[in-house]
Amino acid sequence: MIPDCTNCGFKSFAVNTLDFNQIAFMQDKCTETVLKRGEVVYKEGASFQSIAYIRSGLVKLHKIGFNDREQILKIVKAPNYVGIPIAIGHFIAQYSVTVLEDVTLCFISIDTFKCLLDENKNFAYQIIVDLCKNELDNYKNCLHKVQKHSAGLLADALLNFASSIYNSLEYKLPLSRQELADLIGTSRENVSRMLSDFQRDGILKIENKYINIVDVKRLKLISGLG
DNA sequence: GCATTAACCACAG
DNA sequence: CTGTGGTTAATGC
Repeated sequence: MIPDCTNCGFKSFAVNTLDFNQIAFMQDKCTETVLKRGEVVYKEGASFQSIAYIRSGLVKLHKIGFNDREQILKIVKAPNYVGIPIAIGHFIAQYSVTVLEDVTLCFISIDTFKCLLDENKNFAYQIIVDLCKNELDNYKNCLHKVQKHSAGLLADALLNFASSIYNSLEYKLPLSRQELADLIGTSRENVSRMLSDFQRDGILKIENKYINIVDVKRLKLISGLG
């Protein structure tokens, strides 16, 4: 399905810099798709043809590590591009992207994207801004994963969902316990135990996947302690 | 030594 | 898929 880029309600900063002709050019080369939870945007190791612009929904970027252990690299909320780093220099997906909450997205072919980068320096600049922000986030994340203990990491993850993704202290976790473990780099048993502890200590109220952060202060304290 | 942290295994729901 | 308990290894005080 061909999208209506001009009247899109989720235009990226980059696309806002395009002129009438450029946006028409892009629109002709775009396909809009709806994907449900569990469906795959990219599969690590498979051939890669298009950048995806996530217009709505939530996805995870993940990669198989040593001993076939799954690592969730990051959770990405719409609106956002995924796959740009692959498009620049690879033909094979370097990581997987899988839907956590139903998504509408637009695929843009690599050639079209590169063409726009070439034609419009403001577009290119906005893309760079985005990539730089991601890079800095990744540095921070990397330090945390290496230096913090798992309780601190779990606290970080829970606080992150509240502040960056759901804007609420109550939310439904988009991840299983195993995925939560894959996100912070620990075992699912450990996640179970820590969640039980948090609940026992009155920091959280938990009902299956529904999380209610009752005592943000304590949770932030745990995050701060590492 | 003793405590803490976390991985791995096993078993139950 | 989840929660819990037991065991073991590594590390810090």
